[in-house]
Amino acid sequence: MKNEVKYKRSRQRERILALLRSTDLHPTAGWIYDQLKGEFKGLSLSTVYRNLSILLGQGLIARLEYGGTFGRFDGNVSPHYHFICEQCDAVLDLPLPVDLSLNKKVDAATGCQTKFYRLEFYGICDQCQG
Amino acid sequence: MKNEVKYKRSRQRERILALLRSTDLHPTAGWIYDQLKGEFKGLSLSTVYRNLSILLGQGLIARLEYGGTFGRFDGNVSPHYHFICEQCDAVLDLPLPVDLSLNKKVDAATGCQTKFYRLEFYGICDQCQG
DNA sequence: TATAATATTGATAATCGTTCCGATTACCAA
DNA sequence: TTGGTAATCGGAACGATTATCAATATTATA
Repeated sequence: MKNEVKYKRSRQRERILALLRSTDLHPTAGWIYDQLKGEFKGLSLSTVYRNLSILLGQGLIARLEYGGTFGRFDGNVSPHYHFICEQCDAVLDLPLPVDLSLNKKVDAATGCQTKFYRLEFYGICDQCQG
Repeated sequence: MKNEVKYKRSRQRERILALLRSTDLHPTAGWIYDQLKGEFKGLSLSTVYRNLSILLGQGLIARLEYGGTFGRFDGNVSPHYHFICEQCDAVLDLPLPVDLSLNKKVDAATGCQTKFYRLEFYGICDQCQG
């Protein structure tokens, strides 16, 4: 079961991680590709997906799933909640404190062993009201 | 903006809804298709998807999205939380009381207008420990 | 520095869940 | 009945993602 993979440096992967850490847009793979294809002549979309996959496995980024047909990525892996605007599809980080006691409540009530939880709010964002 | 659609009865749609209400497995479209294709000779997978879509629009069922590549459906539309087992992929309903004050907290902190929220716990379920 | 070993790349094909389409059928009101 | 219009089936089409593979880039070692 030894599944050790030794990664070599990759300029593409380093830029993808830096880009994700520099924005709070929670972008899609396609957006990342569009941003970097000027910088890396001949960049392939599969390279973006491959490296997102590696970064996910390393726990350096997170993947969000919201109803839509595509995934979004987050360079902020510290626990926090999200708000999803149903009108403009923006994903916002919420400044709420994260309640860590919930895991224990679930475990006590069910016998399950909770590792983490996701909390997402849906509605209309600040910008879209008016 | 008048988008009134008059639906005719459909035995397939009625069975899909009844099936979803009779189980807490949170099944996929494929599972529903497998269950009903014996009952409806020549049932089409697209019929299952179309009717799931209509039922969603009517608010009679809910669609869940969890990391995987496919959606799951829930015949229980009253607010409740879910636990997702990372080992067996089961989705369990949680017997926790739903906190309705969270919406207001978010709205107060952000200026957003929250309609609802989703709370999902991830870990190892009762069955899979041992 | 030179070289061997191997991870990474870009291009493309393949996959998967889902939606769309056209021809036909079923339902319902008049 | 009959006309109007959803609903159906089956398959093609779709979009996001993953797999394949020869060429290239990176690293470890000599």
